Amino acid sequence: MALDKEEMSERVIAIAEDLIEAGGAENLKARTIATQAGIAVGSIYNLFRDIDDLHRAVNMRLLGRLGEAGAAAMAEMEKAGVTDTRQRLLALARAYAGFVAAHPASWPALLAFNRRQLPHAEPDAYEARLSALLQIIARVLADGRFGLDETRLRIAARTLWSSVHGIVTSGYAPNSAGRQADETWEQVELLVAVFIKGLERGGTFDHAETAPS
Amino acid sequence: MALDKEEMSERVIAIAEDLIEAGGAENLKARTIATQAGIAVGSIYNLFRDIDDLHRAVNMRLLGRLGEAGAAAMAEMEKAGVTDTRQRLLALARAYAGFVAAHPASWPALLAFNRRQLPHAEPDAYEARLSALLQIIARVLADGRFGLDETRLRIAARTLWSSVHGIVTSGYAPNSAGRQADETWEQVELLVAVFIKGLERGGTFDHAETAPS
DNA sequence: TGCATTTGTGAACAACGTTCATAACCGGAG
DNA sequence: CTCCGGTTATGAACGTTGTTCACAAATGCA
Repeated sequence: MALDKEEMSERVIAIAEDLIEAGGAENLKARTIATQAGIAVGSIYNLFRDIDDLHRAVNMRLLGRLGEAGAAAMAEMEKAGVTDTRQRLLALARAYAGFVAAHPASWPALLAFNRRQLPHAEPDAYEARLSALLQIIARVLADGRFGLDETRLRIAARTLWSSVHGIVTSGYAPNSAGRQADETWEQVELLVAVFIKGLERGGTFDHAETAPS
Repeated sequence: MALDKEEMSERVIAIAEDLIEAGGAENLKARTIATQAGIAVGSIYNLFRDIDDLHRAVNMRLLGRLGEAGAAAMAEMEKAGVTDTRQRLLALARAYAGFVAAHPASWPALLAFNRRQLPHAEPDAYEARLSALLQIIARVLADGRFGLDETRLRIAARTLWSSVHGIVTSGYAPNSAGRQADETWEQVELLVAVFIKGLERGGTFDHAETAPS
């Protein structure tokens, strides 16, 4: 046969990626995969434990590409000699926004998938790739010289990331159609601008008289 | 029979809510509902078009309660005579965070559900309830006197909401277990503080030399 | 009471993920 | 070349899912 086991796995992952991108996670059906890959249904289970395992493989590939996009954006900034914190953060945000826009179905599928897996809580290679992204942000913030110690730097990076994430995936989208992308970007610009100004002004975050319930 | 059609609908919705809360959206099975409600499987389809319709009804109830929580938080602030913008925004954020914490499974289910429905795009009564919340935020920002015109006020409100949303649902949670809630709240405090400081400083958002790809 | 309409019922259907007995295949030993 | 132990491929079969539909029961009105 022309195809190794490894090759067939990657081919199946590629097919799965297309299926998810075409119709969300619920479009990832064993029989469709088998037909498109030219194999039997049962053979899928020789390559992956179950369909969730295949979805996880697809998500790994997605996260890898997201990491590449972030690193590429930073490399481009460095090559161009851009040291301005605002522009660097906006470049990272633009990388993320572009990535989400390029994967309008598989990225939400990844988010939904991750939410389901909280109970079993394996160490997860997910987190490694994710915290790499957070460290990129933290490094940019450190270069901004806002006088943040390591702990607050980590918190600030997480805050910024989660905020951009919330804006880009845009929660609910009560929007008609086209100008959605524009307004999303306006929000990102506002967030980054306000974040930097806020960090510049107050030395750090000081008094915190309100507590969570 | 003791139960009206309306009453039975609400009872089914209540059962559905419990099922979703117990095991996510995928735990909402027709036969389980039928058994717990003491009716036949087919009868469910006399009350709701399909299971998605039932899930939508559950989500409506959820959104209603979220709106109530937000309004209650504002009313409490008003009764206490609190006019400080920071404290009012934190009260709203705390209401949202508390709501999410109180519905750890059904709220993610709502988010995932909404993402699936983008293609058919009905006018949706969702949006009405949502923009009510946004207007609460906008009103608080307006009282803060940052010199924002109506358009920028709307954008700022959406930015703030989406950011808090991103933080609270916390994207991915590479966290072990307990102090997660604490760190989430630290992030919310940082965001709100930095947001206000940023708005106070720069009159509005001015130059925007970077554009989306 | 009798009839028209609505509501309730559960067996039946298609589609799904997953399993498993069986067949095909493969690489070296004799 | 021939066999044979072990890996891989196969698709029929199983249990569960959402949904439908012919039929039974109930209900309301004249």
